[in-house]
Amino acid sequence: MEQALFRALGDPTRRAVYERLAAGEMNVAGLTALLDVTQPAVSQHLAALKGAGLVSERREGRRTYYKAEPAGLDPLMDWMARTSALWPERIERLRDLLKRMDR
Amino acid sequence: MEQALFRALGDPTRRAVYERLAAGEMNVAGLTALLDVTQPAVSQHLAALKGAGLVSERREGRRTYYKAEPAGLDPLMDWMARTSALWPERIERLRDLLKRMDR
DNA sequence: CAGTTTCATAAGTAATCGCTTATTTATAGC
DNA sequence: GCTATAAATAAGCGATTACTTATGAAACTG
Repeated sequence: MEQALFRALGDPTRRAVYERLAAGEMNVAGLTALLDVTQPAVSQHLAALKGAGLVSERREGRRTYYKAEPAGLDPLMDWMARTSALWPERIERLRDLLKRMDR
Repeated sequence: MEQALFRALGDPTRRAVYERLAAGEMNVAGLTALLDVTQPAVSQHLAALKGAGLVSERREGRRTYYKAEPAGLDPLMDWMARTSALWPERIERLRDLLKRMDR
């Protein structure tokens, strides 16, 4: 649930992986090249992100391409909306968020 | 920074504390009463939440009342806006959420 | 085929985490 | 003053975490 989500994004290296994948598909070697950790570490982070529903994979020959799964953030959006719904003044901020995304 | 934020919300007990405080101010004894952990544990969680900018405290005699700090979620909103702005279809989802909150 | 590349998995390890009990600090009431 | 209460801090402990090296399993390449 949102449990795994927060956990997955709590690690800086893992969040870096996710943010990179949000910009576009990439294989494990590519990610490893720009991340200052070993390949197994990257694979482990990818497994965690996948477990949280944040990424999906696509095999192509011996490479595995990963990409961010947009819907994976929905539980986080829901949680934020539910939580900040308790503060009327925060809703305006949510509206801001929408405006900023909308272009 | 958003690092501490994700970390703080990654623990279920700590998120429970925050969600409870989002509903209204409460002192440490009150939180301890409904949380199935000891008072020091609660104090430690509160310290972490405070470090993440999610809660603030108010001393009153020998009690300390904590409350959720709505603006503490702003970095999370910003991060979401930055990240999911890459996917147009996510915007519609947020629009829906707002509409449902709007009553 | 043997050799290489790509990735996942296994095993081990140091550091961190969330919790506990024990203690300390501060305030209140007698 | 003495005792009780509220909360923070200290110290210690088992579990988890993020990493490493080593190995395994597939898929391409000559």
